[in-house]
Order: sequence, then structure tokens, then C-alpha cells
Amino acid sequence: MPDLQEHFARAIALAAEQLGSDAAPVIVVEPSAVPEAGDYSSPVAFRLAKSMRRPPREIAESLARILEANPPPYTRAVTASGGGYLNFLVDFDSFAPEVVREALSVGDVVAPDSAAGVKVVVEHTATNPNKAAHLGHLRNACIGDTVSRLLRATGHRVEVQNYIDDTGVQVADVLVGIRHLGLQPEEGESFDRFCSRAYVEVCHRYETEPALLDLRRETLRAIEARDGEIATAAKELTSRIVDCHLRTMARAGISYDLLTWESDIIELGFLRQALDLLLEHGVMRRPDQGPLSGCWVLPLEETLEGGEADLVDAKVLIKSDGIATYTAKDIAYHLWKFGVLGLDFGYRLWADGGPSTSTSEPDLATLDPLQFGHAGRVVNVIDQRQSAPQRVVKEALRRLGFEGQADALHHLAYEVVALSPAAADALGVDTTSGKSQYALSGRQGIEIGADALLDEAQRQVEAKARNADTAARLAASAVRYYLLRFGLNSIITFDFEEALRTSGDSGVYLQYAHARACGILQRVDPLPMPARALELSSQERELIKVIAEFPRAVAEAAASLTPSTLAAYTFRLATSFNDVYEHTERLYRIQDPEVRGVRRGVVDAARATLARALQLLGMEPLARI
RNA sequence: GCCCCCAUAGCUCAGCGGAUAGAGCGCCGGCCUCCGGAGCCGGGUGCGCAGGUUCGAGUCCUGCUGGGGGUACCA
Repeated sequence: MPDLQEHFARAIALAAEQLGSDAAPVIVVEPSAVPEAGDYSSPVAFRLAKSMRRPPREIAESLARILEANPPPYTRAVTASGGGYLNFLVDFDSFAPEVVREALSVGDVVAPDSAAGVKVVVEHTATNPNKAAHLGHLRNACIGDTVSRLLRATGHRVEVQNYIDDTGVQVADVLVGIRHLGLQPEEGESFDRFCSRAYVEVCHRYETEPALLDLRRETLRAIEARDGEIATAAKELTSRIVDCHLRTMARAGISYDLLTWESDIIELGFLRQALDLLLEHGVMRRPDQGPLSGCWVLPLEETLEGGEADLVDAKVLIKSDGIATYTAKDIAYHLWKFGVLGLDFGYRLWADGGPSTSTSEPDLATLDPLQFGHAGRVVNVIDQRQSAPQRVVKEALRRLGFEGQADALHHLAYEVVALSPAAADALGVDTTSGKSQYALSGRQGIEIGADALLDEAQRQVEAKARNADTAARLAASAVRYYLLRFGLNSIITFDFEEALRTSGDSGVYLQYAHARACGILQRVDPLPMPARALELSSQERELIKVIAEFPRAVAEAAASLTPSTLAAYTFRLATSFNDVYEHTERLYRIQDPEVRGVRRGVVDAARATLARALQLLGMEPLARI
């Protein structure tokens, strides 16, 4: 796709040189803020003004004269306006056919990046395998999934990993509920919902029955010993929950290349190996005094007093009882991700024929050693609250001498999902304090299940969808778009009404625009695209510009790892298409084959681009609704 | 205490140092002899406060106020 902004920027650079500018400023070209001035504008003259010691307006006029004499491709005119803006008018006669042609031929890699080909490991979801996935997990997964798609679309080799923390205390909690409180699934209750309920119940009972805490300790010890009936029960529990999570996420179009089990990391000696490395390199120390005496720690802040180092702040990696913390395991995991640990997993398929592969102990491995891990770059989609431990992992890599790996480790932090007062009230939370948002809490059962939300969305669209399958996809689109629309730094204050909206800035609106385009095309047979596109309406010209910006939108979203910018682009594209639909003559009525061919081409290009954008957002484009 | 994030329209949010700050929702009014009305068009109010940098600041810097989070021998 011809990137006009890039073309224009290069032409400006040459013209500026010709004008005698010695400095090479960063040249910004943007869609014009004032449409009367042109299609694209650049404030470059303002930047040149100082070094050239001439008024910006004068510089812009000189640049315009030079560019007019030798115009860049697809340019109809170059003008100066305002205090010194340089404006480009696009020649749509030649530009439109080019855009249509390219939009219809774009492949999976939309905009190759300079780092294309690099292997990127993206870790996301990582929901504790002891209860149903909720809204917060779904936000994580949607972000991670779209980031993965964006990286693939810019030419990276992507491996999506879902970390399964199956040795944590929360698994013990649910087991206590099932084994010692005799909790049973209710009629029609799914297994993960049942576990969520058991978890809430157990956490509640801990407060009044301290004896249960002993049972928890005992259960946890049995799980970590990896032996006996309790360990088997834990393995079965976590496997069943993981299956539930995979089903839930699949409803939203999310899948994984590899399930990484924490128990395998421990079982296969990854942790021991990592700890050995940390010891050998003197990264980990054991204070013999102070509050952390008896622990193995990674020092974070020290002061020198009388030549003696005094530990001010440190991260505990091994507790005084000899048990490693989560951060220690995460360091081991990341050494493996980068292929520098010196150990590897076995691999087997998960759930026969499913999309995922699982790590495994070597003697259970059924797959040839595949090229998992060995990342050139790692992206961890983990909420903002984990920033501190993530920094420690990065720092540990650095101190072990893996500087490059530390630099290539990126914590993609995002804000959490909270509840609006209305949503909190609907869940029975006391909202008399009048706060503007209320925290979710799995422990207290204050949460919105991912499945429950998708079900609700489906009910919402059922009446107007042609069948249940379409309704399911529309529902998934609505929810996904809602969760991706927000910037990563925004707390989503969840509100049912907003999330389930089917009009305006919503996933359903996008799907409808796509289906509408498909409908138009079905009614009119394909025609050849003329070399020159005459008689385009102003709405069609605008649409052509938006379509042409697609690769740039993808490249920017991928470079900054922000799905929300792609969501915004897609909404703009759909709006622009609807504008054309509403304001140009009905396609089937057009007699002139050339005009008809051009206009059909524009609709087809919009359809194709909308489809690609929806796919990147993880929404399966619907041809009919 | 220290660190991070946030503050833009009645509400929910976009806004990469550039021209007159935009969407959606809600409210009022308009547009169907149907290419799919889950649409389109019109109507209006706003960058928390105070400084600074800049030709130019919602955007960058400093301080303040108000919210959220982190700072565990939890994961």
C-alpha cells in the first residue's frame, strides 16, 4: 500500500535539501486538520525557520514551488497555508486504483517491521488454574492475543505461551474445600464455576475456622512433594480447570502455542539450575543478620557504611523455610524462554488434536523436540500490579550477564478491570460509600465470569442474528472490542450497558459494516478496475485515504504494542465506509461500467481491509448477520 | 516515606509537540418506493490547579490537589 505520508516526507526532505537546509529535521506529515487546506499537511517549515532564519510561511511557499515543479507520485497539488503549513492534495484518479489493488492483495504480513523474522515469545492469560476465568483474565488474554496477531502481521515469528501456575496455594485452597468441606457441584454447575464457589467458601471459612489453615498447609506440602493421592488430585483439578479456561478463551478467538506448567519447571530442575547460576554469579546472597537473615535474596538497594554493605532493600528468592518464591521460578522460566538455561522441557500435545502443546516431563513427551523457546524477544502481558517483580526478573537476567536478553524482555503492563457502581450493585456489593469504582475480588466472589459475560452478550444479540453461531460470534466481537478499546493505562470501569452495546462505537457496529459491504458486493458482479478512477464522491475519497492508512496503523500498533490504536482505526474505517454507503448512489443502479467498476472496487477494498482489521482484533469477520 | 499510573463534554473514553480538541452513550429534531436502519444527518458544553520549556502545550518539565496501584519470607 503506498504510504503517502512516507512518500511526502521523503519528497519534503529532498526539497528542503534543495532549498539549502543543512539540518535534517524529523519530518512530520499528518492528515490535514483543516480539510480545505489539503489532504495531508506538514509543519516542517516551522522547524526549518530557525536554522534557515526565514519566516515559516516563506519556507513553506518555497518548498511548495519546488514540489509543484517535480511532484511526488499521487500528488495533484502542493500549497502553503496558515502560518507555514505545507499541504498536499492527493490525486485520487491515480491513487484510488492503486489502493484498491493493494488492499485486495494484502497478505498475512501487512507491514513488515525492521525486526521481522525475530522470534517473539508472548506470554499471556496465566490464569491460576483453580477457578473460572473472569473479566480481568479476559482483558489480559484479549490484549495478549491481539498483540500476538499484530506481531505476526509485522513479520515476527510469534510463540504464544500460557503459564500455568499449578503449584500455588490457591490450588490447595480449592482442594481443601472439596476434600474437607465436602462441597459438591450443584445441578448444572460447570466445574470451573463450582471451583470458584469452593474457593470463595474456603476463604470465608478460614476466618472463623483457623484449623482449616493447617489443612491448607498440609495440602500444599503434599502438592509440592509431588507424590500421593493429594498430588494426583491436584493434578487432575488443575488439568480440568485448564481445559475450562481453554474453552472459555476459545469462545473469544484466543488460543495458545504452548502451555507452560510451573510443576514442570520445578520437576525438571529448571529452578535448581537457575538458583545455581544465581549463586555462582554472586547474584543471590544470604544475609546473616537483619529481618531477612536465613533467606536467599537478590539485593536491590544497599548503602555503604564504614566499608560494610548494608542491605536496605532486597527481593527474597528462597524463603527461610527453603521454599522458592514465585519470582525465583519466573527467573528460571525466563532463562529458558531465552534459551540460556541449558535445560529443556519435553513436549506433548494437549487434549488430543487441540491447538495447544504442553510442556511435559521427558518420559511422557510424545513430540520430537520442537523449537520452543529460544526467544529473541519476550513480551509478558501481565497487569501493572506486577511491575516490581517483573523488574526483578529483568534485573536478575542482567546480573547473570544476559544483558541483551534483559533488554529484550518487555513487561507489557496494563491496568485492571474494576466495577462501575451499577455493576457492583448488581453483584450485591455495598455501594453506599459512593466510590466511582469497586475492585473485583475472586476471593470474595466479587467478579464477573468471562463465560457469564459472553453468555449475556449472546442473549443480547440473539433476536437479531440469523442463527446461534452468528450470535456467538457477534457476542465475542462485542466483548473483545469493548476490552480492547481502552488504552492500556486506563482502568476499565466495567459497566454492563456499555460492554453489551450493539450500536455506535462497538464490535457489533464493526461487524455490521463488514456484513453490509459483503451484501453490496454480492448484488453486483465483479468488474475490472479501471486504471484511472474518475467520479469519486468526497466520502469515497476519504474512505480511500483511511484504507491506505491501514499498514501504517498496523505498524504503529505493533511497534507500541497498543491494541487500542488499532481498535480506533477500525472504528474510523467502518464509520467512513458507512458514510459512503449512506451518501453515494446505490452501486447496482450505476450503468457506466467504468464508474461501476471503480465504486465496486472501493467497496471491495473497504471490505477486505475491514476483514483484516477485524481479524487482528481477534474478531472473525461475518459475511452475513 | 519512596515508586508507578490516572485526572479531557452530563456519563464512558480517544487524542503520535502542530491549524478551529474529537468519538460513543444520553437528550432534542430530521432522513427509509429497502445495495442490510445494529445506519446516516443536524443541534453543545470541556483539557484538575499553579508555574516553566517552545514559534506553537491537552500532549514535555517542576510543584500542588484529588483518585488508583505497588512497595510481603503471597502468587
